[in-house]
Amino acid sequence: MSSTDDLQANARIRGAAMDLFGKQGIRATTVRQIAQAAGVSPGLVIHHFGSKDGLRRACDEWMMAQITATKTAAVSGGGAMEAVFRAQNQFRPFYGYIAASISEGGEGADRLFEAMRRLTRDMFDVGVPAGILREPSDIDAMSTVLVALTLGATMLEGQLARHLGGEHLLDPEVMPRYSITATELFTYGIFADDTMLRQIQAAFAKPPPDGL
Amino acid sequence: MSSTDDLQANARIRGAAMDLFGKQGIRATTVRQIAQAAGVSPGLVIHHFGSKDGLRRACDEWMMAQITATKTAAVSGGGAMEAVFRAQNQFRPFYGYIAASISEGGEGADRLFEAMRRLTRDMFDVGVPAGILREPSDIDAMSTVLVALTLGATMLEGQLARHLGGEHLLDPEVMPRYSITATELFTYGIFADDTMLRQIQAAFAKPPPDGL
DNA sequence: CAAGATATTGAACATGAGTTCAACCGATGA
DNA sequence: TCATCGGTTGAACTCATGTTCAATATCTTG
Repeated sequence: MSSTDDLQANARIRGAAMDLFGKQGIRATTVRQIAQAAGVSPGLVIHHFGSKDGLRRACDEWMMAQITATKTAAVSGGGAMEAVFRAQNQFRPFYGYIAASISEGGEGADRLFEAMRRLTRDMFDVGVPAGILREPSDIDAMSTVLVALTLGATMLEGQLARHLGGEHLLDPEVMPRYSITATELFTYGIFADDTMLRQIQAAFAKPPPDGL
Repeated sequence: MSSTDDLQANARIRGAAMDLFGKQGIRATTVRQIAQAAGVSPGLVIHHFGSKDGLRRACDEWMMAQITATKTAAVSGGGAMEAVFRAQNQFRPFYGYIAASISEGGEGADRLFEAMRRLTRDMFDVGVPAGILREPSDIDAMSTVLVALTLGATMLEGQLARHLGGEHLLDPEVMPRYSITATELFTYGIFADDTMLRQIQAAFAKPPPDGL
């Protein structure tokens, strides 16, 4: 790294890669597309990152650095309610890339999912004593399921937004409807009582049939 | 189509395609892999379906036919609780393919998502009067969100299973933990009370900040 | 200023994947 | 029996993509 331009080229390439990876998927994004978006030649992309996979790894590492950098600030921040909010917003700027990275597998995917799972678990550790969150019977499983559900919904952002009357989740018409509905789901559930839950618990207690 | 062998070749190719598409993703699956799995030559795949995309369309249509064929039976079946169960199980055999198809976009993805959303909505129409399901304040949004969450979790089957102590969702160690946790989530939610919900509703009622 | 290193390019290469095509069965029917 | 037609093959073609490489520009440094 000699002057500022070098970093800018690196950063432009990485930024273009994260953007396109997130929007189109990693496999569907070509080195030439990234190069064009960054305003450089395809050869330079390889020169700086070794390979397309190296570029992907660089994206993973850069994002993790960004996240862990803001993580400490989030945990040390204000009240527990804010902590819950921040835990969700922590990854939001990277949701597109995370979804693509995880859905296409690979090494980085595991680390990413694990990081999100741990942060969600932290959310319970803070939110339950504060009286904001119910205590799940299996907190590890609940953290995992929550991350999978949230991430999965992000992968289906387009479908979600289309059915909620917009183009993207962040559209002012879509976001309120999604937020309120998701929060309602996470507040009251969908079942009228615990009949189904007891039924499933009983079903798995003895024989192994099929469940939700 | 002259004898039964012709149909068998067609069906073998389609079956191999649905299997591989679901396991590896559509783009990641090659015509040669499908041909080998079906025990035929790559040329025959194109001969029968015109192109790889034609094969994908054929998979979509065949699956939709299968689903709509069993749909009537499910709706007309026994009690409301069973109806809820069947609504979930309806698509289960095709979850892998559906997840791949939707996550990689395309025409069929929209139809698929819409079909699942409608079936989920039907589930509410049956389950709410029967006293099994809570009535959501926005039933269309809730149906959409539920489909997105469920489908998304399926896309992340590998990650889910790994964190729950197995390889696949259907593993006898994984399935109970996932089912019980998901049902617990859908029964009690995760919030201790409706503070968060009221807060979000209020936040979106007047100014447009940022939410869940 | 000189020299070496680094950034950058653009063309070329190798590989893999979708597709085409001419030839080869194998059954069906006159 | 023989001709015809659809199923089937496997090799070849085309194209996109990741990657390499020699050449050039730009910058740092002694």
